[in-house]
Amino acid sequence: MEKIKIALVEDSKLLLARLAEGFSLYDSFKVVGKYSNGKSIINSLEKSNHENMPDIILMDIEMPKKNGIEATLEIKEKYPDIDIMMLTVFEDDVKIFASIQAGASGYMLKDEPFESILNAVHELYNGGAPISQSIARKVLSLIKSNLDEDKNNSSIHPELVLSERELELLNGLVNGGSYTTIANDLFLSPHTVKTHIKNIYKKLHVHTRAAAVRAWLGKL
Amino acid sequence: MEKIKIALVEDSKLLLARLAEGFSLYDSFKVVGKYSNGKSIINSLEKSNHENMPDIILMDIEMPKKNGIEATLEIKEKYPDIDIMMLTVFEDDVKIFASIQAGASGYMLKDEPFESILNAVHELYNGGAPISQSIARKVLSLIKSNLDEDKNNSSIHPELVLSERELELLNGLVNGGSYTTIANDLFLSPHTVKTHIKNIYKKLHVHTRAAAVRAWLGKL
DNA sequence: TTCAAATTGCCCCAACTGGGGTATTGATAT
DNA sequence: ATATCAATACCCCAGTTGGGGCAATTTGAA
Repeated sequence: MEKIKIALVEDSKLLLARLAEGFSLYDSFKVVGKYSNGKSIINSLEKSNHENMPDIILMDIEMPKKNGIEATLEIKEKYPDIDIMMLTVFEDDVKIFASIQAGASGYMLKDEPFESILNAVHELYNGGAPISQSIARKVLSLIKSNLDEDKNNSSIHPELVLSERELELLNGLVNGGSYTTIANDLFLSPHTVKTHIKNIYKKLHVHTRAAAVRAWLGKL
Repeated sequence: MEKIKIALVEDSKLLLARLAEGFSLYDSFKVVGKYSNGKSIINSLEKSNHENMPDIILMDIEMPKKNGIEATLEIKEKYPDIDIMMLTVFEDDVKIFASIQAGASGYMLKDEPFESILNAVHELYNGGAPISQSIARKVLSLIKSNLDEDKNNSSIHPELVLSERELELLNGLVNGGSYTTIANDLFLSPHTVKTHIKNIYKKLHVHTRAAAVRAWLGKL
């Protein structure tokens, strides 16, 4: 029986090594490529022959050079037969939805046990669309609400849109400001700043400043 | 007497508006352009005639699309007569130095009073190289140490280079992890994680996770 | 005009963070 | 051999952050 050929795209060397190690323990898989960003796998695919062309790509969403969503878009356009499963640490509505639109077939959280990822890859290879249990509900409701109201413009769920004011606050966060400094910049009470930031966190589905900055700077 | 023509490049709408307003109060200045990222001013310059070609550009370092350092590099290559003054919230050695290398003539912190910025622009117009008082020392020592030891490779001060391990830790920060979660990921004690993060902060000259993420994701 | 959303502001409190130390180990270079 | 440095780990403590509420006011849309 043919081995399932896997390519890994993941900027964390640690996780990349762990995944490669994990798959190497199973006879049914063969890791045909390891990459740390979207650019490098795209370059590599262009030089690949049938022998080392992956069946399935495990793709990190957040990466330098070219992020997972951009890479997925490009790869699915040129190699529609490759199935792509996104790996992420975030349960970010926008990214989940963008990944699906970009052509990803699966969506797993990085902190799932390796066995779950393994199962997901099998499922994917057999035509399934594996999704981490914890985000399945979210995706369903996203798709549903997106079908329901096609009258809106941006294909992004309205609840996720940050208001103008919130963007200004977020900018303050990105600039590394504290409640107090942001408050001074915007002529607001620190309490207000805090309220806005709490709301931003809810919309971006993060719980810390660092994650908010990351979510924002790494956005589409 | 000819007015000094200013272009502003700044992604914060608030600050952009404030700067424009500030300069409009003075007869000796004329704001000939306002932009929110490096890409847009470069596009605009290509379409500019002598009339609306700026003498001086105030350029934010950290911006979407094309950051201030990249933009400065491009602009100085095509329009060497335009003087560029960087605006930033960070006293970041690497960026200060990169800005100078890219061709910036001045380097001011955003939280300087507007009068200081005004004076700096005048000074720049008269051939000076204005630098915020608070970072002057830093720049001097940087240039000095860089002239002293030209034997090193990267044109970046060695003290600023993060070790491999520190990069892994930084990755944890960028992923929004806490001391504990990063510690679990890397099989370390939370104490160790903290020590590493303290060292990273020193090297990057930041004091918070958000600023570290920003400094890293927004790096050259 | 009337209702919903956005913006502003405040309280409490547990938890986490950042800065200051110090110390041990192993590797590398002199 | 030995000095230096990276990596590991711990202590203390002030200050900040994040999450849970609640409520007044302004704005915009129906």
